[in-house]
Parts: sequence; structure tokens; C-alpha cells
Amino acid sequence: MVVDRSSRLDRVFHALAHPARRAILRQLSVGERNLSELASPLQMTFPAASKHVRVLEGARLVRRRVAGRQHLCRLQAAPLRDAVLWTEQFRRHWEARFQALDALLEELKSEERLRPRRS
Amino acid sequence: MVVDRSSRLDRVFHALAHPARRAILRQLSVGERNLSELASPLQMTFPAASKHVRVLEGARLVRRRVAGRQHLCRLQAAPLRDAVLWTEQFRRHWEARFQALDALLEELKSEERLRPRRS
DNA sequence: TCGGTCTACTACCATATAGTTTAGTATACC
DNA sequence: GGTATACTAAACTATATGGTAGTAGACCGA
Repeated sequence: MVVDRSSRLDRVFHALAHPARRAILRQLSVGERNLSELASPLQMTFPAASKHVRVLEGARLVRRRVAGRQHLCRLQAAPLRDAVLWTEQFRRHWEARFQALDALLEELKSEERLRPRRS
Repeated sequence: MVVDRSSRLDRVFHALAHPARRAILRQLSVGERNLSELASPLQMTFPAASKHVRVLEGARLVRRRVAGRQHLCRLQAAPLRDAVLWTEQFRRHWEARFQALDALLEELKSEERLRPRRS
């Protein structure tokens, strides 16, 4: 099985795996913000927050434009759609009805196994 | 802003951030597998693969039961639902109509911010 | 029951990447 | 120029990833 290391999906999921970065995305969902605005609510130094923004940029979840000394960041949600699409392939596994159906099938199968019809 | 480090969501997204682990989940979506079966298609040693399974267990995406010398793994998809639910909050951002509208609004707002009206 | 094999684990090492802090650079404003 | 603001770069620690070597337990055939 070929494992495409450092693919786009890797970067997106990795970007989402840190609460600070998820907090940044939530802030950006409201609208454009500069780095200081993004950093101030986080309990860490400015450079740490800046690096988290960089990770989000690497995952193409954030785009930045420089305006004077400010770096204005904007949400780019398209990669999130890809992440959801990948995860959705397991939807049937977490839906209760399917699980119930699964259980029923298993029950029938094991009955079949225990009491095979004579030919 | 309080950032709940090492939360459940952190572990789930981190677990999904590696192609080998995603490949393992895809295998398990078909049905129960033991570690050898999970490891063999991956281009890495058995211990490396075993560690990936352990990461998936830590995220509660995989449950293991021991049967003789085999460790049988089964998919637990519920945490994937949580991941999707978190991501879905951005759905409107990746849907085209909203993006166009959003872009227009942001353009107006940032103009306002960079060139504040004199009172 | 004994040895061989299969399945999986642990321990340890090397390397790469993540995450954070301290120190430094550039831009705007007075 | 001087100073505050906005951000970057370098450096350092912690964690992740993947390898090798050795161990333990279950199964199987002679």
C-alpha cells in the first residue's frame, strides 16, 4: 500500500490537531484578523501563535496578505471540505441504525451457524 | 481563551494526520483485522505499524481484543463523528455562494480598518 | 514434550518535526 | 531621530516517527 507522506490531507488533519489552531480558525470564521488579534486570546507568546498560523497556511487553511506592518489573515475553508469528505466515508459506521443492522445480521449468521438446515 | 490541551479532538485529528493510520482505518472499515494483517500492506516494519495502531487506540478509533496470540482490532467510528461535527461548523465557508459574499464583506471591512474615517 | 514458527511486545537508538521562548528586524507614528 | 508596534529568526526542548535487537507466549508437528 502506497502511503503518500506529507499529502495535503496530512497537513490539514495535523493543522486541526492543536487547540490553539482550532481556536484561530474559529476566530477567522468571523472575519479577517491580523496576527496580534489572533495571538492575544491564546495563552502563549506571540511568536508561538505566529508559528501556529504558519502551520495553518501550510495546510492552505489560511491565506495572509501584508498591509504595512500588519499581516491580515483570512480563512480558506476548502481543505476542510476535503477533510470532511474523507471522514464521511465512515459515516455508516457511526450511525446507530447501521450498527443495529450489523448486530441483527451477526445474530442471524450465528443462528445459521449453530442450527444449519439439513439438506 | 482556554485551550484544553490533549483533548479527545486533538488525539482524533492527530491520529488522522498520518497516511498509514488512515490506511489502517480504511482496512478496518471492511472488518476486524489482526495486527499482522494491518501491518503487511504498509511500507514499514511491524513495530512501527503496531505503534500507529496504538495511536489509533489512544484516540478511541480502534478497540483491540486478544484471541490467543492474535490481537484483533475493530473500528470505533464514534470519534470520527465528533471530528466531522467540529469541521461542519465551517461548511458555509466552503460553499461557493457564501465565499463570494464573505469576500465582498471582508473587502469593505478591511478598507474601513486600514483607512479609518476621521471624526 | 520438545523444537520451530508465528504473532506480538518491549527496550533502546537515531532522526525529524513540533512547540515554545529569547533575541532581533522592520514598519509606522510622533 | 526616538519609540512603540507587528512580526521574524535563531535556539532550545519535547514529542513523533521509524529502525534494530531481543523477549514472551501461543500454536503445531514430529
